Amino acid sequence: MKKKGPPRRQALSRERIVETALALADARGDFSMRALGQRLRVDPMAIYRHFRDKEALLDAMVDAAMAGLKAPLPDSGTPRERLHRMCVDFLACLDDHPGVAMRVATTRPTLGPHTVSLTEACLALLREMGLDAREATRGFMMVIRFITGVAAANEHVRAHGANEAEWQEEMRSGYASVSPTDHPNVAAMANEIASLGFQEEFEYGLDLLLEGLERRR
Amino acid sequence: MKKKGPPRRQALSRERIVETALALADARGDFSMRALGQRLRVDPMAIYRHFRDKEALLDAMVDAAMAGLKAPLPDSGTPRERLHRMCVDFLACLDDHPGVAMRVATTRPTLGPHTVSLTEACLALLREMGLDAREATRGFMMVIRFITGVAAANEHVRAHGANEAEWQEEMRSGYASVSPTDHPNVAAMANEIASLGFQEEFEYGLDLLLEGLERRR
DNA sequence: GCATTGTAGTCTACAGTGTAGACATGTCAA
DNA sequence: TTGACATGTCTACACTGTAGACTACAATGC
Repeated sequence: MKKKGPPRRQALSRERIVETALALADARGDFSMRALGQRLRVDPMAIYRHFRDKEALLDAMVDAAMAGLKAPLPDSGTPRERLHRMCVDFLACLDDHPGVAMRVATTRPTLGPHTVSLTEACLALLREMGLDAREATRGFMMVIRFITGVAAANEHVRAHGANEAEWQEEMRSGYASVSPTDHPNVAAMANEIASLGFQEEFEYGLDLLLEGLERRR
Repeated sequence: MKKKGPPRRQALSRERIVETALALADARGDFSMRALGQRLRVDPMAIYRHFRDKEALLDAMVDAAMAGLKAPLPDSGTPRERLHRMCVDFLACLDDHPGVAMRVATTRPTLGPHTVSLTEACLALLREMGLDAREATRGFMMVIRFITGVAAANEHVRAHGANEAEWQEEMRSGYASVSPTDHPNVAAMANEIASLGFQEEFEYGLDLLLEGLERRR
């Protein structure tokens, strides 16, 4: 391979690997080291010179995905409104990068600089809402868990190649098929579920959470 | 049917497969069709006579895992208290069966009879709390997302072979290592996080949710 | 200059995955 | 008895992550 005397083809680097891996994972919902190697025009094993294993690469991808997120400006509303917007952006970011959501679920602190910055911003807003350090910690965890749960569900829908409308219809018809005498409330849910948008549902829950946190301060 | 003694060893059946698969998945965090076949003393491919694919088997496992759960008795407290207890039991059940949590995340209606029964019970309690059909649907989804998020996090901890104390320490030291001037709130979180038990954290969030739902009725 | 050392990419190979498709065997209905 | 069907087996394929040995090249020490 690689015959030309002068330059090596574009050199590999952590950044280029992460960038390409993210693009690949975004295109398909999944990615393999082999597929990544192919895309990079490099032997898959070359990647292991830059990352201990796939896990380490995934961690780096998570942080890179977070790079696109910015904390909302201080002058753009009440703390709660800003936090709300930040959460919405965060979910959108997770939705944009399938496979990332599950990793964030762990909230483990070794994640990169972008993740830490966002954590700081989120905590700061909670403090601005009047919570003390302990309550803010709890609130942060709660919000993360909730958003992660929503993102995981969204991801699952996507992984099955369905869009929102198709999924809603599948759920509606599923719930509608149960016996209304045995399970009246499930049957009733069938009527509601089709008209509940994913985003609306999410923001409803988010508001409930933030409202509750604000009241407990 | 078959009744003869020796010639055939214990016959395969959906139930026996699911039961064994669940036991296997509980023991290790993961399981493969090959390992399952070995445990059943049967060629892995035999399983495919009873389940279309691994996905179908996993679905059946989820429902089987739910079989251990019962809706709380009507006379054991207020609707909210009963729902709270039910959610706690639900999480415990997910924690008992690693790998199951992610599947529940989808809340797709094709899941089995036990799942539908639990859904009905949960919705009924929400209605008893005074919510209408639409609010109950939203509330149900929210609670599922939240519990799923928590379960996913717990599962991740387990998958890394850590117990709660070890994980807390890892998080504490991680957050404690960030610059307190750049990220004061993250640094402050380090002090709090070690003393927040998983269960306490979960129930705190759950209460927040249920309280919010009750207030919106 | 030359030799040495380190580094980045390659190649091969291994142990594992889910599962399609052909085959064998044992049970039941006609 | 004969054919059909259900069930378990076997082989094989296309994947996966990655360990370990090998190779090409750049930088460094003498």
